[in-house]
Amino acid sequence: MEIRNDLYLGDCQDVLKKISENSVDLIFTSPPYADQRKNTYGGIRPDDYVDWFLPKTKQMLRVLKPSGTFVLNIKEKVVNGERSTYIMELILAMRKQGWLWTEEFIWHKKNCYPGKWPNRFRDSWERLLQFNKNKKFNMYQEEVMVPMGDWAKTRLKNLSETDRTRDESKVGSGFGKNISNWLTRDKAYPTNVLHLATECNNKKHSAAFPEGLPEWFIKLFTKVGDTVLDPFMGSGTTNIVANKMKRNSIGIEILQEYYDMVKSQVSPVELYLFEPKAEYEADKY
Amino acid sequence: MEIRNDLYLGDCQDVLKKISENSVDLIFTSPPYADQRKNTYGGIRPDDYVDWFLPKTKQMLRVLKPSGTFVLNIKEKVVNGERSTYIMELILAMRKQGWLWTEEFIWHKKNCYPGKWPNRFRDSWERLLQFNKNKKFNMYQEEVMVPMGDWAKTRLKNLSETDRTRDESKVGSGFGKNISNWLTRDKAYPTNVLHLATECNNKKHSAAFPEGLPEWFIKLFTKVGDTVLDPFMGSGTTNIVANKMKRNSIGIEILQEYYDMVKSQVSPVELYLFEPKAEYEADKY
DNA sequence: GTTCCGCATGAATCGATAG
DNA sequence: ACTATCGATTCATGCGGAA
Repeated sequence: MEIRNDLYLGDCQDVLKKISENSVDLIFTSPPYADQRKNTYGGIRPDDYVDWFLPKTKQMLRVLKPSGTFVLNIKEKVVNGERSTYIMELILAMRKQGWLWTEEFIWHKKNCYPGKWPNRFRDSWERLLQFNKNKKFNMYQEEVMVPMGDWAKTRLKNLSETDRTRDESKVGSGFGKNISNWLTRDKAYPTNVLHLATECNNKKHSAAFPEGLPEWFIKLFTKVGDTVLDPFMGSGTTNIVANKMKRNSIGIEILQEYYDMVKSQVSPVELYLFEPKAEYEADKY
Repeated sequence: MEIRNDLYLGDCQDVLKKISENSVDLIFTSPPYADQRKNTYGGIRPDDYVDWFLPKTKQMLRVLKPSGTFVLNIKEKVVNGERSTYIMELILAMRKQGWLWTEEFIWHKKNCYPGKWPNRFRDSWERLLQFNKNKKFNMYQEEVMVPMGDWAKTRLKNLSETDRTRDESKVGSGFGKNISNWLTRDKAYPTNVLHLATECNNKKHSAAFPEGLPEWFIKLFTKVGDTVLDPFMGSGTTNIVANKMKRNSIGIEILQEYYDMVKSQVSPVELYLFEPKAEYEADKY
């Protein structure tokens, strides 16, 4: 099996036009946030952000397969004591563009930036906005099942009685019956809250997000041999992880420095001898 | 000291007009979500939600003190495979109304029910939107400090055995003063992500949120003797908790059944003999 | 080879100071 | 008045060197 890593240097707004429509299974990216990364990316003003971003999402909509998913990692910062509203405006504008806003996952950053202010606590979460082209899309839920903790087992055992009566009295749907099914299982489906620490000790280069973040969504929304795109590649975390997981990857980066760095880490083409499914299941992903 | 619990039966849009302007320190509420609870509240359609809610927030803006805070617990539901956007539209509209959208806390519901859908995971978080009238508002951060992480534990290990026992016993005498530095260093300010389980131990009525939720925000944004308002009282969790914490409370409920139930649980006026500060510090809040 | 401890380092935010 | 820069504040994490 052949796995490709296509890296492009340039503005994704232009580069994306060269990519075939309906060819990408997952877009996972973390664009420069408004008023952030000024020294490297110039910093887009919150008021200008939607206009800056929409032409890019238009191209992403084009290259994404109908069964594909777009996951956008972003978080508004505080401006003048208030949270900016540009992300809400972006979601509303993207819906008009044709996107479906399917879900919002929460990335809970366990080790968020420290600090103390008189009117605010530390910001320890970011948004992971899920967009789709169609209501039907590929999702491989069983790939991201998590071991059911002991607390969950004991809780379900202890409270199944009260839960059952409460549920049936309240909703009357007989939902309590389903709880008994869970007692025998050792794995559970996850929720839409992800707990991951940021990786703050990268000596060479600091990534915007930990590898576990793209890994989780690549597992969930693609299978081996699919294609993953990151139009704001940065340090290439998404592409490197996709490559490790035997997905084709496309990366676009506007800064020469980042582009060169990722280029030196991934090969354009890699060959795998074994059957992808069997080999993949054997490793830790 | 006298603590009042004022309960009103009626639509908060009307009832709020009877309440003096700039008289409330904290509004904490969980309104009926769009298209939810059809059998009890009639169910507001997502498209109508903003228009339905705005006249009420206008009155809330009036009765809130300039130093006060409005915390809105809400979560958009899935309609036809998509997340509704009415909450984002509400935030944008409330800003035009004069509110500042100061912060968005995340309530992570640790024990949401198991369940499975083909294209969606369990929803285990809700929004806690913080609005204010002014950039300056009352916030008592030290009231909600939490135990520190691991590195603090290693520091505490360096203390002698006697120091540690004194530290843990928390008996405040002359000796405790030496340890007071360690006591404060033992705790950290929280973040904007709250981890609370949904309540299971309820009687006949299902509360919208666990007591810990209003408790946390009442601790954070009010002091003893202040006034807390819940314009969508429901089962009265906010009011009952506020009452336990020696805050005056105002509750408004449109349904007779809920109104009567809460009425039977709280007294209109309660007297406290001791100094509020001293007594409050002695208990667990 | 384990475990332990020191240390740098973050998509942060505010308020004051400077241009 | 309005924007840009800087110092102070603060804490979980993982690496590397030490015990």
